[in-house]
Amino acid sequence: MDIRYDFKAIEAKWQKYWEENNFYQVKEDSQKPKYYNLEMFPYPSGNLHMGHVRNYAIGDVVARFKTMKGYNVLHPMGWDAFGLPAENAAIKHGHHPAKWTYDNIANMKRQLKSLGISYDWTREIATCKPDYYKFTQWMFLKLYEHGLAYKKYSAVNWCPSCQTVLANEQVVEGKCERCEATVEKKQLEQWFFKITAYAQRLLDDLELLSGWPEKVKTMQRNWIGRSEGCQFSMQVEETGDEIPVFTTRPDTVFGVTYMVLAPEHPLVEKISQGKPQEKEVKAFVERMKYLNEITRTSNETEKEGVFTGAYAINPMNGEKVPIWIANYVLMEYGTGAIMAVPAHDQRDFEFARKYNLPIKVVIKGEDSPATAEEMTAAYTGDGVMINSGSFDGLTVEEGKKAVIAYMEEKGIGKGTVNYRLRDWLISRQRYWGAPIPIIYCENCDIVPVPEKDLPVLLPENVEFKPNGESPLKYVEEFYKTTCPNCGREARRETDTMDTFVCSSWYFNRYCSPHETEVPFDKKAVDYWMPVDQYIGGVEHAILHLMYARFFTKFLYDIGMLSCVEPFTNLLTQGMVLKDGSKMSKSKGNVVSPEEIINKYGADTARLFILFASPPEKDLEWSDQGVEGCYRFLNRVWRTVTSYADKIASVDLPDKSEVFDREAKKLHYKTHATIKKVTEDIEERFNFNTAVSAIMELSNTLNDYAHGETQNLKVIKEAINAMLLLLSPFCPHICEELWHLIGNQNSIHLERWPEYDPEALIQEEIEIVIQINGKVRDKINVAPDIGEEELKQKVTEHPRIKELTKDKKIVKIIVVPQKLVNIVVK
RNA sequence: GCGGAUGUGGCGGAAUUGGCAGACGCACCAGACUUAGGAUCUGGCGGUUUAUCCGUGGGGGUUCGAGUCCCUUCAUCCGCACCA
Repeated sequence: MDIRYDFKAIEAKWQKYWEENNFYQVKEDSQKPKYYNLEMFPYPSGNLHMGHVRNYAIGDVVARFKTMKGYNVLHPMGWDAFGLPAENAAIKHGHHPAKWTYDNIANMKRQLKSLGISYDWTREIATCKPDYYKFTQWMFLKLYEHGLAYKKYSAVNWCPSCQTVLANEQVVEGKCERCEATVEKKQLEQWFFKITAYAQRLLDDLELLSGWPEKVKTMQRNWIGRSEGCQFSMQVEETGDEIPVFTTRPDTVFGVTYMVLAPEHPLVEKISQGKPQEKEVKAFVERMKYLNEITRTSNETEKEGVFTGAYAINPMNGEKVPIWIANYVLMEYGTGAIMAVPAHDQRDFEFARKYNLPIKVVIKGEDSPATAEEMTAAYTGDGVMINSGSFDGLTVEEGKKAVIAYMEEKGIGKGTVNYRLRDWLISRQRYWGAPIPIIYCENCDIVPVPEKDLPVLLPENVEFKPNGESPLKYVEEFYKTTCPNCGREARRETDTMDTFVCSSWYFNRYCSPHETEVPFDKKAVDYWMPVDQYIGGVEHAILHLMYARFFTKFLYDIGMLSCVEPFTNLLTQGMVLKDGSKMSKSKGNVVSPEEIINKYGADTARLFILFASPPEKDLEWSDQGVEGCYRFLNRVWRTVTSYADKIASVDLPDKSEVFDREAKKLHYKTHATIKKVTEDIEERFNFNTAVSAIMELSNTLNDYAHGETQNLKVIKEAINAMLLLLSPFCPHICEELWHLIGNQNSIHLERWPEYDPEALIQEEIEIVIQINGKVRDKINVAPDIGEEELKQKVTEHPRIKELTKDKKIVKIIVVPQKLVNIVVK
């Protein structure tokens, strides 16, 4: 048989065949173990990029491998379809976001299909479709019902150039991600989800995630930012106002020499009123307002502040200390006010030195300075309490507990836990998102839309404002409604939800994507969830993965789910680089997947991406590397087609078969490769080494094919194994060749090959001989050779004898099956 | 500043439990076939003074033996960054 490797025809043929035969459609099946394999769904931006290809190629290998291993594999795909770019396209070019989005989905779906990924397309979802966002709104209502969705005034990011609010994640280093204008703060009324209510569980349950990268868990831990300490109040001397402060160092409370409020603190105006400093305080507060958060809170920014003119009383010792306001205290964290202990806090120390505030040492370490004069920096190490009344002599750890206990006993304060995690701001003044299902009634105030009225449909006929304002505010038939409570005229909420809300529960929807009454069927999620393997970029380490965990815990609490964590195993793939940096239009180093597929085929593109680097590491794109993979597939094609007719009716070797030396070599290699590839995929996800092992098998097979004898049974065995092992990586070419060598059924319905341990038993093994740890020679021996016999053989080996003749053998170390090391003097 | 990761040929990367450093691929070199080769096949390919010695960012250590373990140091990348 001599036909050329026509990848275009082959790939089109099998893609059509798989699609027409619903090849990858799955149903719940209690007879088989389930495996839910999921790749993060894409935003339909228009075209697939290499990062997508990498993500889905990795996922497809896992899905196809697990299927061949006998699992019932759920492998779905969908679209994270709401979002800003669609709306920007509408503003700029006049396309409706819906049309823009659906066109992009169609195009990207076509591209995905051309990659030959084994998705069950009957489960496809798009978050912008009413049948989906109906349930995103349902999620909102449930959270609201449980007191976990609420509204409050809050400062948000405002881009003066785009004339719009931005999500936190769209602010990069204080600047607008798109136009690079400096982002300002603006006060607006916003909807929040109370993720902070789950802070401790989100932190604790990271322990359950042994299948997650440490890096991601660490990032989440930092993001949650738990710290233990205590909260107590300092009383303002004149007005009697209580100002709560949070500290992790209650043991240093006797070292307080001043206190600091954030400039935005609500008591600032009151306590400075009528004071000589009033004007200065007001000017400082005004100035801080106009600084963006990054410059204000950067470590490089010098600490500055002003005295308010007021004093507060330290409840532990009755001492009177001045109240300052300063840039280094943030309203968002803790209580927005601190007790300042310059001797034992570096920030307070710098501030105190700058403004000549007193410094009082209350912790004495072994080599730490005992007086403020000697200090060049705050002392933050271990030690014992001094100058602290009856607490003197306690260690830092004992002191913390003792002071908290004392405060609790006297009713001064209490031990508390503080988190850096803040509630999740989910409202967006945007059109292209799921409308928040809330109605405002003058009579009944805030009224949730009744479940039976869902979905609150996004009106299609809207006009986009060039200034970026949400068009929903101007669509009367949308916002004008009646109150579900009292029936009077009322107004709908015109804000929509953050797209991260849509993606926080989508993995459940895939389990029963056509449900119309509930977001997902309980039986279906109980069968499929949790996701066994989740694969995506590390850029979602915190936001998406934290929100999804939060939603899962909430859905568990209300009895919708039986699992507390959504993703058992997480693989964060590396980026695809070109010339050492991320592919981007501005750098002009973008390689288009479509071009590569046209030039070399999907199998080559997939193979290269899996071969070039282990999945979690960054991958450097190389056109020549792609060529290499293309050549390899051509070699496979030539080898297999040249034997296709010859092996079609040949049997596989049976157990008792006796091979000659060369045939044995190939037989051994076949089984060693099955073992290696299986372990590489199953245990380590080392697809790069799995591919190189298959290449080695191909090389050995070619060597044998060029040799003198031809045992067709062994050749057939090798070809079968090679195609089966390669089929998750390169599904099209393997399918075609599988049929060409005489098989009637799809290779993708075959079971994963198993190696025969007997094939791995060798008559002779090579033993390395070292002298003083340096390799000097190698000998072949029987694998079951005894240690004494081996020692003898080695020492009698001519070359070794020669090299050791004038030396004294001190010791001989034998590593069974591997090496012998002769230690000489 | 804190936390994490990574440093191996000209390049991407192997070395899984402390046991042959450089698998596999790219690039390169030589040869074969050929009217031709950016096709294919064969061979070579860390350095070197080539039966030797050196070599996994640098320095030190443990060990019969270290890319792998320990100490120290440098570089690059990523995340967080006045978190009270």
